[in-house]
Amino acid sequence: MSCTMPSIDEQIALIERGVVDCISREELIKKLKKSEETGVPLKIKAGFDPTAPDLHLGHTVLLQKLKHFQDLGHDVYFLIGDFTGMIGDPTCKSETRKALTSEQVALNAESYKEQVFKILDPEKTRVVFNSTWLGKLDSYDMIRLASELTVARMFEREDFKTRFETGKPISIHEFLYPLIQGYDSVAMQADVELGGTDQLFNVLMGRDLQRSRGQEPQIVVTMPLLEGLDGVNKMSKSLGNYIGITESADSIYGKVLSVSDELMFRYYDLLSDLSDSEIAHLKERMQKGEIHPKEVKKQLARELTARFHSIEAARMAEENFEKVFQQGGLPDFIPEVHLARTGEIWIPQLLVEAGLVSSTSDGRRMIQQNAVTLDGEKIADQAAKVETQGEVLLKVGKRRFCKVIFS
RNA sequence: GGAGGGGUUCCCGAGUGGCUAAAGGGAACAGACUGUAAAUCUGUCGGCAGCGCCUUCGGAGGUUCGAAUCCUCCCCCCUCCA
Repeated sequence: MSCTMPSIDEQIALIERGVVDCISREELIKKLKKSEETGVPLKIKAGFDPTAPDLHLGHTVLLQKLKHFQDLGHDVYFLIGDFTGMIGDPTCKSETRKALTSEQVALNAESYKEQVFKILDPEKTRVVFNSTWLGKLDSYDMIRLASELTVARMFEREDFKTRFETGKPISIHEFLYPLIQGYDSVAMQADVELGGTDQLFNVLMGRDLQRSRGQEPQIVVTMPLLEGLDGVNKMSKSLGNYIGITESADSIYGKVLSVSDELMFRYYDLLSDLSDSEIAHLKERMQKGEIHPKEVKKQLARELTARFHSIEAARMAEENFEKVFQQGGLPDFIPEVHLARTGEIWIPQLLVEAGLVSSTSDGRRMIQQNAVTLDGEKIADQAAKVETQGEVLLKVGKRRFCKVIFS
């Protein structure tokens, strides 16, 4: 693309696709022009929490926007907030977080790279840690930073306000989070910062701090938050309504297929590589009854599964899905467990050892509920035992399988 | 510093001496149903070789035949006043 750089208008159009805010467009145009003239790429910043390196589809909305910038030749800085991680973004949780050790952070960072590079170009992505510069701030710097914002301003943030009003604790250090995140932009001299709409306050802070320190303020670009599988709350790890990009092909495929028909089009809009017109066409055909909603959803499930695995894996996942859920059959891959036992084993005990249930009590309940199958036979007696010879195929509910091999 | 309110099972939340493994809701899981792992309905939802026993109500002691409930000390959170 370097030889045929798109025009400023084309660049803007790509950048603005799907965004919620772009503050401000004029400044962005100026920066793009300058970059074109000088040949110096823009510094694009996006921050990520260092805790659980388990990216989900919600994060990929942002990553794909970063990819757009990358495709336009700019430098993407993937910022791992190892320092801010000690605070924990107040928007996410009402609990203070534990500090991570540097070993954990390093480990998490590696895992991040592995996941992020399924979308971003590793050659054009710089991974940075904010402890690099934040660790050097002394108490004077911190107090100076803290003096840049009033408590009233802080309470403009809905989350702080509600927590305060409903009597939930707020620690003083949580107030520092937006300031510190803003300081990152100063230290990095960021040109553009990307974030979810929930990050607007924090990201705008970067502009204020840059301005007060004589830097050209960064452009703020916010992306919509992707709804989770429930279709109501935002996709998040803590709510458990997410599709992780490291999940198995079967799992990604199945989860996509479980979303409501309405949510399916939201996912199409924010995640699919199809163009707007292709999506509109699908929707139209579905509404006219020319194509079954399930088929439309399957297509999405295939696309997303293939993105994080392969086309082949997506096809297999689809096959498995049909076998297991539509026909109540067995998947192609069943985990195996080896057990060294002699004599007979009580089935609830066997279920525990196979990792299918959490306790023998749970196992008994499953049997009570008609959920347990051994070699295709329903188990009805809670006291049932089985000979520990050869191998047995266990099934609990619709989608918990295990092959136990005795030795 | 003073006064008051509060910490209950994964989460929210009821429970002020035995009928309490602890209401109700959410989540989760199972069964039925379905194009679907959605929705809906029904059920389950501390542990244990199970109809009996063990562990749980911020922590440690104590009173009592018996404590989530009463007493003592401690830890933590919130509100108001200063």
